[in-house]
Amino acid sequence: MPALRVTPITAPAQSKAQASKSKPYSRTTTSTTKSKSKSETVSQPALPDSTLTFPTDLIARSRFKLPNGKAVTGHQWKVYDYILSIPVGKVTTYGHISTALSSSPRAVGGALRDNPFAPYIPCHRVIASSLFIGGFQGEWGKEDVTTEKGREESQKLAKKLRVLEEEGVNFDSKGKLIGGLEKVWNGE
DNA sequence: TTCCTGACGATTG
DNA sequence: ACAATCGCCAGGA
Repeated sequence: MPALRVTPITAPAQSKAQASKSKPYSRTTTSTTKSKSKSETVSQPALPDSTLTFPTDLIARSRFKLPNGKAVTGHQWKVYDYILSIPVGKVTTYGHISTALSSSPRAVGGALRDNPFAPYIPCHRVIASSLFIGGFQGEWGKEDVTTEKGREESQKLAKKLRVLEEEGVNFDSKGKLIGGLEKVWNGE
């Protein structure tokens, strides 16, 4: 089965300085058309994860079924593949992704909302084009997530903020990205 | 197939 | 700065 086993790894607390050189994450890909099966290394942060596998080739993907029995759509695979290349320590926006994939921001949001491979597929690195924190795990963050009360109401968003903080990406008291475009990855 | 709903974004008043 | 509106398009019922 040419798929990646996403093994649970304890997340090491990363500092801003370390963020850019996180431990390489290895995955193996098997080419069915060519007998050239080889493994490639992808730079990904070590994060705890579900035990779901992330298939990388068409055959495995066509066979893939979620625990609930449903399949992952072509559009979803495209979105997941794309955000997999967002560097640690950076974020990008729904708008950018939709432009890159000739989709729409709302469709991208939908794919991320249903992301079964989180956090291996780093949907937490996607924020709103206004540079506000955006959504996570099905909830849309109010742009005021940092008041004591706001945090309690949005545990999920707080988690997204925490994960990004570990990767060296911070937000101000109103939930807006600190550092502006310096922190935004645009496909290059 | 048609209709409706969204982790969005850009425009407008 | 903010809220209302509309365009977007992928999925699901």
